[in-house]
Amino acid sequence: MKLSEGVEWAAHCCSILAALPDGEALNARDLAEFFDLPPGYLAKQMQRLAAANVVEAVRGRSGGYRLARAPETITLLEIVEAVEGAEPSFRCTQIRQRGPSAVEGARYPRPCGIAVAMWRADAAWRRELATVTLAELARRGQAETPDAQIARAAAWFEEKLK
Amino acid sequence: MKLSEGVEWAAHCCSILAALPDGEALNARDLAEFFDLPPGYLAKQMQRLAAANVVEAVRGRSGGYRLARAPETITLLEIVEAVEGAEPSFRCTQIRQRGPSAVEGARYPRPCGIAVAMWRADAAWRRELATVTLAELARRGQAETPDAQIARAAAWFEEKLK
DNA sequence: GGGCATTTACTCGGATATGATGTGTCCGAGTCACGGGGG
DNA sequence: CCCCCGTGACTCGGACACATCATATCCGAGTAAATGCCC
Repeated sequence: MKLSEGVEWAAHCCSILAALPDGEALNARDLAEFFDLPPGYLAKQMQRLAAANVVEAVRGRSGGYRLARAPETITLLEIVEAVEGAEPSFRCTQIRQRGPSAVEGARYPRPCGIAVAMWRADAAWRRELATVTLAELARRGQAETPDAQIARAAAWFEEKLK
Repeated sequence: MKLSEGVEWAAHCCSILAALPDGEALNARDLAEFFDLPPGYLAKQMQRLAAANVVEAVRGRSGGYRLARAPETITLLEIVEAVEGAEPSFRCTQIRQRGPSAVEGARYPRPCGIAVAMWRADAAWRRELATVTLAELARRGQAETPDAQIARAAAWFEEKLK
């Protein structure tokens, strides 16, 4: 079980977008440059975020991406599910109903106990992710970043948004 | 994020082994036949369970696999980690320290806030899995299975263990 | 008949192919800003 | 001077290659049982 690389990128990009002046948008190429990531592939992640209504795509000449909603209303779970998909991590293939001992057409409880346990753990994981809002992430992110980098980043944004 | 198919197989196989008479072992080929699974690949999962000290391999002529410990002391988490690996699902690549705004040699808190949140969720997932013992799974499994199948399975084991 | 060395058949374990999925790249459709011309 | 329209350049969006890991398979190393022989 391994999360896609894009999850980390998406979370950081959303964190950046949350720090942007209201209404301003940043395009995929600039975001990629900011984090030194492959531009095309990051664009794909941003598309997914847009499809999930986490960010909003502004098309046209000075377009880009901006948050679709207030950062207090966006959870980390939404970001993860946007990139990774919302399907549960465990898929029950009902192997207990196969093999030589299986009874054709017998009545089984829909989900087997193993699947139930796995899904319960999956729910706990999602519940935890849902408690974290993008606003908190952005705030913590700023607090954690050295002042020197904050200044350089601000100057960089100034340049790009001009 | 998707769990490997082998997790389901391993859990069901352990559940079967828990129902076996004390000391008896069942080999990979028979287990595969019981669930109608590819024998060679299931064998690999069993090897991992053996390496993680969940099951015990008995080599030689009438060998096979049996539980390494009492089913009450084996958790679903152990089974999952044996197959899937114990590495956390999220890997922080520190992308915030890259790109044009990065400050060489600056002091960063070891893990960024995003990684912390992801790891917290990961811990919740594992905590939930750790609350389920193999004994419970086996008990629920028997309760859920139609009587007719229990009988056929018992006869099948009788044949194989003979 | 009992004990022991040998054979034998059966087991696990790791090295080796194949396929699906994540990763990375590209080009086309769509849209807004800009600039020029007319009123 | 203001408004409108055509042009252009820039954006996102989805279609197209490549790499990596999960899936599936095979054969060799090792072990316990069975067998046959000797005492």
